[in-house]
Amino acid sequence: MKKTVFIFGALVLALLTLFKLSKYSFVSGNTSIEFILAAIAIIFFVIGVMINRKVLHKNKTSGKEIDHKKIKQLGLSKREYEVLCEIALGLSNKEIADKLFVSESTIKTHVSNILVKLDAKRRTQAIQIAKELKIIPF
Amino acid sequence: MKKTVFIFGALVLALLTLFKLSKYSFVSGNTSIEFILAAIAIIFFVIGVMINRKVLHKNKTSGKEIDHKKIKQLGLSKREYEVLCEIALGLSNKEIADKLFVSESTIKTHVSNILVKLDAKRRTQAIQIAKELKIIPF
DNA sequence: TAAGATTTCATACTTTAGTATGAGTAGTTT
DNA sequence: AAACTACTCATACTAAAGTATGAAATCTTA
Repeated sequence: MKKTVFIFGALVLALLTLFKLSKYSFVSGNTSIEFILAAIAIIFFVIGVMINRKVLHKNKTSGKEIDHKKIKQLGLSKREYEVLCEIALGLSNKEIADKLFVSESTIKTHVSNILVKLDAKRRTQAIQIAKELKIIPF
Repeated sequence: MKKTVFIFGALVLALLTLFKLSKYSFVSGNTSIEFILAAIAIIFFVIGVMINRKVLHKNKTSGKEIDHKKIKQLGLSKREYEVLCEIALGLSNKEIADKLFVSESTIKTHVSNILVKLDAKRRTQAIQIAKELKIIPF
């Protein structure tokens, strides 16, 4: 955000300078008017691109950001959320167990708790619900 | 695409007109130079916004549109693709069978074929792979 | 410190998922 | 017509997923 302020500030300054330059050149007649016009055109073109990127970037990230509040509301613990993410990656209970260095029965316990908290009957349904609730990155 | 051509064409024409106007006003001294500068600034600002929107719009839609070619490349049949979508919705084999008015064993056959064609070990992995291949809407 | 939550694990069980095999039907293409 | 593909179904089996219960260790919080 600080970067944005600096960049836009610099652009505004450059603009004002160009406006003053245009008047001086209008009086002196040295600098060509086309150069001033081109410079202003380029600067505002860049500003347009940047503003648009900022706006669309927010829409993009907001659609992908994780709703951490909802995770707590559901009562999902750290470990359970970890397991949920691995499920969404398509791993089996055994694979998750190996990845997190615990036994398969531990994962089964976590999965059962996850299904209850997400009100899902299967792990595939849990994935779908988690996506709708925006608590997993997809 | 046609709209884009028309809009950009109109913008270019407006620009050229402004450039000529700037020269006339330069001679006659009637129109203020600030007006010309402001007009060019606005026009290029709009152009910048529009171009950026076009570019980002392509990235956005391409990230959501289904790659029908890849479905054929994988050899997935109509029915298999239907089943794949239902799997992604979190339905069980029995639920899919009831929804499509066929027996559960039929669904099992389809699922097995899907897993082979997607090179997946489980249905959850099939969902993940299908998402990466952009053949299911998510 | 006591209460509560989290994480871990096991055992036994039921259910669902997935594989392998074979086979019948319908539609399409050669 | 014969070959091919897609869709259907069944049976029998193995593997994975999920449930229920109990229990122990750790960690946090009142």
